[in-house]
Amino acid sequence: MNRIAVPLFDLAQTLESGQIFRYRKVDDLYLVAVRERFFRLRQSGGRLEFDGADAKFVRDFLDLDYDLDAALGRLSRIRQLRPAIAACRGLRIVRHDPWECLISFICSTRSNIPKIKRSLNLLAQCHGSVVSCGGQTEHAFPPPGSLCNLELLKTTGIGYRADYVMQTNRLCTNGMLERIAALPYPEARAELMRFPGVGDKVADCVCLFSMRFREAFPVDVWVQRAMLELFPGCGKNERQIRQFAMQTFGPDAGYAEQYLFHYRRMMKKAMGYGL
DNA sequence: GACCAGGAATTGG
DNA sequence: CCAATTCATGGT
Repeated sequence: MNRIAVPLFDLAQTLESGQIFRYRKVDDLYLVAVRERFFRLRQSGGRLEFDGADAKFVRDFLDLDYDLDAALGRLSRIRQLRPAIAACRGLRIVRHDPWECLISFICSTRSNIPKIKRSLNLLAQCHGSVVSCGGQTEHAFPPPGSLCNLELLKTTGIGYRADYVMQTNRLCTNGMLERIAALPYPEARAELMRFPGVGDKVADCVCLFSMRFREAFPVDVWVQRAMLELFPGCGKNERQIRQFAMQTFGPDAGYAEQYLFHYRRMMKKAMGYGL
């Protein structure tokens, strides 16, 4: 396995914070599928070991060259964020593949993480070619244009979202997402919302998790609850909360969102084990 | 702007 | 076992 030194990084929290869905943990190894790639990652302290992908890709995917320490320093000036920052320190925002990210979050609407993971794995098994790494096999994510069989899509359990996936598959021509990613954030967001099944929240997830728009602030039920609790007067609906967050957190809104989201979910899980 | 369909697995009681 | 919830969107 290759080795690199990593600064301020937490592999487990990065992968298990709902940014990507096609990964699995085998002992201390994480097996991760991103489009046609399938690679392995393991962290021990400040060292990251990996194979199945080159160092350039891994650094870019895990946002390792971003000055996270500086960003968390800026966000720490807002006292309401400090518990989340202390608990999730090292969590980074990935750069997923825009196509896989778009389809993944269209499938995520009004669903839950275990179900989304299962659906996306089934989707890859139905349509994707086999890829392998370290004796393990996985399926590549089906490329744009290949999600055109409604009956097959429905076998993955995505239900009514199959129509959105198929229409988005039809509308998304070659190079379109790359062109959208090159636009300024507000325009990229508006372009993404032209795809059926993509509203404010899904568009912001794609902007944040695959296009490096760190100013995006996706508002889901968990973040909404956290914001209402921490910032009384931030607004009463998702649109107002997003506006408030973008004004308050500025270019760090995306990291603020991801820390609030993951912290809230960690807390919930901890409660379940009697803490 | 508020409300509801559509949809199924997971979680909670 | 049954009820509530789930990283929302689109149409009315």
